[in-house]
Amino acid sequence: MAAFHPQDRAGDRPSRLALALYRIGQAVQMMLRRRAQAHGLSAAQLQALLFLAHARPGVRTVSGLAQRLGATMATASEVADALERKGLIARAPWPAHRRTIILRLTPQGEALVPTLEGALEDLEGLLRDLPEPDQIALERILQEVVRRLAAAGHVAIYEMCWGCAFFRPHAHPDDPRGPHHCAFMNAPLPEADTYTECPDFIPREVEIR
Amino acid sequence: MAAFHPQDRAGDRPSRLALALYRIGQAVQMMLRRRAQAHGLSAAQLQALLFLAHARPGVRTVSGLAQRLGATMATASEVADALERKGLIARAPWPAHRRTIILRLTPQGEALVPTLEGALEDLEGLLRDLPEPDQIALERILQEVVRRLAAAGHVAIYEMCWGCAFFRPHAHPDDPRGPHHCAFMNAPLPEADTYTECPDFIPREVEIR
DNA sequence: GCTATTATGTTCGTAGTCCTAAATTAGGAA
DNA sequence: TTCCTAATTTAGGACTACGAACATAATAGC
Repeated sequence: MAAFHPQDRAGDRPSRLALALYRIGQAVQMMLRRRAQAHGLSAAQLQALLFLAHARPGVRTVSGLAQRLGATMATASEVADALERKGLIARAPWPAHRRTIILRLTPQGEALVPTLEGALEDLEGLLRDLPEPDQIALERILQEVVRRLAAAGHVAIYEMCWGCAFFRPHAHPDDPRGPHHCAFMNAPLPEADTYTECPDFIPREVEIR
Repeated sequence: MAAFHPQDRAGDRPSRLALALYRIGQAVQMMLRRRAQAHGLSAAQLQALLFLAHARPGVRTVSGLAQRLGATMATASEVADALERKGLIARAPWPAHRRTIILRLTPQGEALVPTLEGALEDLEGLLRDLPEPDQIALERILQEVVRRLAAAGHVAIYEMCWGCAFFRPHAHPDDPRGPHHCAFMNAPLPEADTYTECPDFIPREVEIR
């Protein structure tokens, strides 16, 4: 029962599903590479820029990037080198934790983000053409797959606060540090930060079906 | 409406679907890389070996490999170099078309295939745990997505004859060249070849729903 | 306060990926 | 023959990716 063995998968649905996901993943890779190439970047660099554009401030570090890319810190550091050489990001030590390095986009890097975000627009368009009930079913099932992959450590999820189990909206309406609250970090949250992606995101329980 | 923009996708299902597929693709990449690494290979080399193990004989060439990897022939040639250095494949000119190079697995390469085929077994296992109705729905929808990606040229599908619109089983029961027939190549097919994967595969129409 | 350990990052060497462009070679057509 | 095309290889450049060695900064134990 192996996805890559044609006779195995002929009689085994999970194998066929795995192979379909493999193929889609390959298509996604190619879309990323093409879009990146159009701007003189590699796929890894594209993903790094998107990470820095949207991740919660506290994780915009070399190790945060490594985790997001699914690579070692050595690799992440080298990707940061390449982007720094191109003037798209800048390194700065974090005042509180001086061994930690903060990566931030330069204005030139910032300017690239909107086009890079559209790298998967062909795939989105194709999904948009599916019948709506299929889209709804697909979302439910794929989210479950992603959840299980994340639980097994195969992928890191980054999401916004809204929808996170740790998020307490409007917990401190008058706190100058921010009106919301994160129960994971146990700290107030400014409004702007709630629109960034966080690796500590845990989906809030949703009604079944 | 871009999958990588957190606020965009909050209100747009196709964006969320694209992001979920991106994440699963990333997990697949990591599984391939890990399995490859365990045998001293790269992910590209692993995919090349599986390609040579299962592709229809006529496409086991450098350009066939390039198409399957979604890369240029230059890259495919280099991947073949690496595998040849390791003694896992061998090059030979094709007698009929001597400018074409046939790639074949050596016994050492052959020996690796069974473990490499299991690279996605974690993903398969996780899919196997989904409720069966969800698996069925997922298969139907994902096959549609793959079909549309293939039509747009984003991915190449390789499948066995059985299930292919061009396949005529038992068309020549007594022909020594093979009992079956391929209407695409307009040629008889030996039984063994029908269990290999072919890039000219077109799915036979299936009953709707 | 001092030491051992752990966390964060960088650098280096090696192998491999990936591209473009140029060269090579075989097959076919004029 | 000569020209054209297809299949492949080679060369050069940028990048990815890893482990190992290294440097520091924080933390834990005493």
